[in-house]
Parts: sequence; C-alpha cells; structure tokens
Amino acid sequence: MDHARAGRAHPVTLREVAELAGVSTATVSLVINKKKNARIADETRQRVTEAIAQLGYRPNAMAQTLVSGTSKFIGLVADGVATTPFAGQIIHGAQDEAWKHGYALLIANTEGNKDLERDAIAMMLEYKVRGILYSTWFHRPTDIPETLREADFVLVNCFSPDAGTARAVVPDEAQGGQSATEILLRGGHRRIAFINTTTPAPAKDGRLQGYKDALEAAGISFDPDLVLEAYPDQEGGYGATEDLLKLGVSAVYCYNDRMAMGLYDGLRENGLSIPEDIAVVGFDNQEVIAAHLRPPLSTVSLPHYELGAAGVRMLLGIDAAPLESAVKIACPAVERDSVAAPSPA
Amino acid sequence: MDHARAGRAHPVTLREVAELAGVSTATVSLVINKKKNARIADETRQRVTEAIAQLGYRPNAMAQTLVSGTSKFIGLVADGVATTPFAGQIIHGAQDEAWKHGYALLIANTEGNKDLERDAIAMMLEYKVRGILYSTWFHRPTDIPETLREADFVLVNCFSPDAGTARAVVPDEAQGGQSATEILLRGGHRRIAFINTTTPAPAKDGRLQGYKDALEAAGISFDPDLVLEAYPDQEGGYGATEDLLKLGVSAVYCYNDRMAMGLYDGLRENGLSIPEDIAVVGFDNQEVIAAHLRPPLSTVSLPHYELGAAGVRMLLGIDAAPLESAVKIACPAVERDSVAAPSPA
DNA sequence: ATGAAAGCGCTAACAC
DNA sequence: GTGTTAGCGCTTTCAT
Repeated sequence: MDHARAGRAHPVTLREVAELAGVSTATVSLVINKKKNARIADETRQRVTEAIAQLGYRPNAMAQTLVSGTSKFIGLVADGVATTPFAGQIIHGAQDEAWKHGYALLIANTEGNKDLERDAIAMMLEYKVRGILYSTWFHRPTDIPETLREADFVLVNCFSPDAGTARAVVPDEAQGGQSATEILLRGGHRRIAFINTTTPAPAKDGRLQGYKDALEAAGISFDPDLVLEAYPDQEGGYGATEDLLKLGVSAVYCYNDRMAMGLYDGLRENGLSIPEDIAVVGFDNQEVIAAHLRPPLSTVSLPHYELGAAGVRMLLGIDAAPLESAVKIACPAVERDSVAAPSPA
Repeated sequence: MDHARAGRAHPVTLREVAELAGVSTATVSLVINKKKNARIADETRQRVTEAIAQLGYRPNAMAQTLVSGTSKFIGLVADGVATTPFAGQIIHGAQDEAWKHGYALLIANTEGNKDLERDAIAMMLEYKVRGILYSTWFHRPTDIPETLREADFVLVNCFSPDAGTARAVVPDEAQGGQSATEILLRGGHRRIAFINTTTPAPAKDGRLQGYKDALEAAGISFDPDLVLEAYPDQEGGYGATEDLLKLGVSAVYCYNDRMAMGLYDGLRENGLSIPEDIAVVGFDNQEVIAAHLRPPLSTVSLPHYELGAAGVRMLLGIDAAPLESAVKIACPAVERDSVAAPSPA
C-alpha cells in the first residue's frame, strides 16, 4: 500500500526518498529530472523510483523555483475577459498553449481597477512569473502600467498607442471586415449596406476599412450613404431597421452579431425574410447568438482563443514578436445560412 | 531616482536592502512583515523603507512560501468554465473572493480530459496551493479524482454521488424553478406549461420540482400534460412551439433562456405576441440573450459568480461547509418584460 | 532594538 | 555512478 495521502500531514521530501532508497539527495534529484548525461545504475534508479511511489513523493515546486530563479508560471492580467462571455476564450487559449510548454497560468481579473491591477502585477512579479500577458476584453489601445515593464510581457487584444514600445497581438479587423463583405459579394450582392458602431474603437475603423477593401476589389465604388451607425447591441440593430430599409440594398453587413440579432427582429416585423429578401452577415461569431438565430447567422470569428495562444507563444519566444507593430491574427469567416447561394447566371 | 526596473536583470534581494540600510536581513524582514511585537527604532524602520524604495525591492514569494510551507494560491480546476460563456463567472467570483483574502488563483482548464486533470492537480499540489476548487461548467454529479484528496478541496457547481464525502456548493435549482414559476403566477397565470429538457441532469429534476412546488403553494394541481420536453437550445424551443400551442396555456416556463429564445421565434411565426398572448420565463439569465430579446426575457439567474466566491469562502473556512450535503446557492429571479403585470381585478 | 545563524526543499558543481 | 556541499531568498528563534 502506498502513502499517497501522506502529503497532507507532512509533505514527503526529497531527503526522505533518498533515505528510503539508501542514496543521496543528489541522486534522487537526478533520476527525477531525468538528466541526459546522468549515468545512474539501473538498479539504483529502480530503488529510487520505488521509494518515490511508496512515499507518494511530490517535488516542491517552490523549492525548485527558488533555486532556478524563475517559475513555470505565466501571468494573465485581464480587465474583464473572465467576465465577458466569449473573451474568456483568451484565457482558454493562453492556458492550453502555456500548458503545452509546461507553464501554468496565474490569472487576475482587474475589472479595469488600476490599484487592483498594480497589486496583481506585483503579485505575479513576486511569484517570479516567466512573463505576463496583459489583455483587454475588447480590442483597444491601452496604457502600459509602469510595473508591467519589470516583467517580460505581451499585450493581448490591445496595443500601445506608442508604437515600437511593446509586443502585442490583436485581431485583424480589416481582414475580418473584408471577409464578411466577401461573403455577401459571393452571394451575388452588389449593393451592400454596412451598419457600423457609433462607439470609437479600432474595430470600428478596421471593419469599415475591410468593407471598403472588399468593395474595391470587386470593382464596386464605395458609397458613404450605405454606411449607417448604431449602438452595437441588439437594440441598436433593431433600431437601424427603418433607415436600412430606405437604402434599397439586398444585403447588410453588421458591425457585430448582436446588432444582427436585433436586425433580424426588425426585418421580420417588416415582413422580410432572411436570406431571401435580404442577406445579412455579422461579426464576432458569438456562438450562443450566431449559431442559433433563425436562420443561423453567417459571420466572422473574433479569434480570442488564438489571441491567447499566440500571446504565450510570443512571450516564450516561439513566435516572432516584432516590437514595431502588433501581430494581427486572422478573423476567419464562418458561413451559415443568412446569405443565400448565388442564383445561377 | 529609483531602480524600479532593476528587477529584470538581477532581482534585488533582501540582503541587498539590508546592506544598503546598514542593518541585518532579519531587521528588514521584520519591517516588511510589520510584525506586531517587533520593536524597531523609527529611525531604522525609516532607513529600511527608503532602501526598499530605492532599490525597487520585491519580496521573492517563492522563498517565503518555501519557508512557510504553504503558498497564497488557490487552485481552480475546471472542465470547461473558461470555455463556456457564462460559467466563466465562476472564475470571476472565485478570483475576486480569493484576492480579497490575499490569495491568487491558479487555474487549469481540463476540458474533461482526465490525464490533463491529473497533471493539473499534481502541478497545484507541487506549488503547495492552499486548496483546490474543482468545478464543472454545468451542474452535475462528478467523480472525485484520487489525487484531489491530497489537497483541501471543495466542489463547485458539482457534487459527489457519495454523500458525506466532499464539501460542495451548487445552485438551488428547485428554488430557482419555483421562483421562475412564481413570476408567472404573479402575472395572474394559472395554466402554465413547462418545457423541460430532454437531457438528464440535476437541473432537469430540480427545475421541475420547483415548478410543482410553486403550483402547489398556489393551490393549483400539477398536470403532467403541461410538461413538455425538448433539447435545451434554441432549436429545441422553436420546435416545441406547435405542441405548446395545443396546450391552451397562457404562460410558459422554459428550462433555459436558449429554449425561450427559440420559442420566441416560434410564437412570433404563429402571430402570437409576448407577453400579451403568452407570457414566457426562462432560466439561466444568460445576459447576451435574455436581456436583449424582444421583449427582454424574465428569467432566473444561475449564480455562477456566487458559486465561485462561496467555494473559496468554504475552502478557507470562512463559510460553513457541511460534508453531508452540498450547500445550495439561491437562483434569484430577474424580471424583465416577457410577463405582463397582472390585470387589475 | 538588532544581529547571527539555522534551515525550508531542492539543484548543481565538484569530488571520489 | 554517486555522495558532499554550497547555496537560492527568506523567516525565525535565540543571543546580545
């Protein structure tokens, strides 16, 4: 029988294992860490392994870290990703990738509270994290807390207004906007409206730019009258219905899925059906919504998971991370049924 | 000027602070930890404080932990809370509460992978966590991994089938179901349908029980014919419309918000309006959906944030945590506009 | 009121 | 091949 539980009362130490196995602590350390050029007799290794199992020994990571100077932790400070439905995927992606490289995630949600943020960063520094991922729940410029610079860090889903001063990874809004528009273009639409947000943000500019790019590539000239603006939620989308209808378009690209959801209601109230009477695409690919609207919404995905994963890769030096400008992650199109297949020519 | 950044190259140690201040390391340790009965001359304390600031000293938490034997970490292993939109609030609640007591959260998302789970728990044990919160993204019974017992732990949003063997905190499904039904009862409805889920789970039984309890308390006898079942998502709710309409009820209580969302579509297609023709309430209070449906959905909240917070309180011994049965957290009603005020008598 | 010294559990030279 | 030993940075008696 083993003593797997012994750890609770009095943690088993390396020394105890060594004593039981009748070897020195150095030897035990060597077999545990499977050092390549550690020539250990098979018989000895055997005895040690047994002793470890028998005592239910677990290395004390704190002691290991103390010796090596740096822990196997990666800190993730978030201003609200844990709070926000889908941005939580940033955590998920970071945690998976970190784990893959033997790191554990230490997270702190600050809700934008600067004091809390400072404390969180201090805590991470004290625990000798390998580095810190500083993330925001929506893509935006951000100030970099002074103390953050004491650590190795990368900005995730945000970037510094002072270029060349920090590594960062953000979604490629323009490409996303272009992909969204292209879904409509492929559906045979030529006169396409864009309901943008009223709120200033990189996404606002990027998604509009992508729309223009797609139009241009298709040889359609941009018509500013086809761009509406509304608050980026269901109510905003619903409220934009009337103005949209005056435009005489056959398709709409919405700034986000929530607006598309509201627009669905507005359109339906006007007796219009999707995609027959009007095609719509959203942006964000907010699962609960997009996948389950009637009809399911074609949209473009905000790559939160990838942002988190890329962030740790950049932090660990696995992916290149230029200081000059943020790395952009693609926003892949997710086609569902809110855009009909093009009618045969 | 200070050397706040010095930490990067060569972390400042206690010893260096001591040297600069011209005192022993013991003294520095004392002023840092503000020991109560440490009589330190004001002047000395002053010099130490200055030295700390000047060098930008940060305690090495690993060394502190090594000495004390237990870290200021609380582990959170989740089978998918980071992945699932609203269950992420468990992380949020746990993190806030942990922080409040000076603990940091170490999280691991296992996606239900048992190997990963074992590794995650091992890692937490090695980092000498104060305890572990073992959580699931939906309320359900769960097996307790052997190694988990090596730590202090509490189950969050799940419970052990073997009663009396683990501390646990779960949502009070029955009370929630009762509250949901009561919203309808208060709206003057007497003939109320319940669209339950087809998937077996504590929620299925609890939410039904609550419905029965509310009816009974109102003196209405339970009619099994008024209970439908469907898959717990939008499509399920939409698909149940037809059967529901045959029941001749004036109100429906849906197993969750997603079903309610689908039902909205079904009802609308039948020319029925909410809440005039039929009142509906959901369950879960999934923000993106419930708050933004047309009309906004009255529902009952799954207390994820509270579950996380209560979990750490139980772990730290702040809240009582009986071993016999899971602690239940209330699911508060959130009234919006999908149920009309009762018509005056 | 402050310093000296032991040691927390582990790793890494360096012996033998 | 394996043991000895010196720390990693800190806390904590115990002296003084």
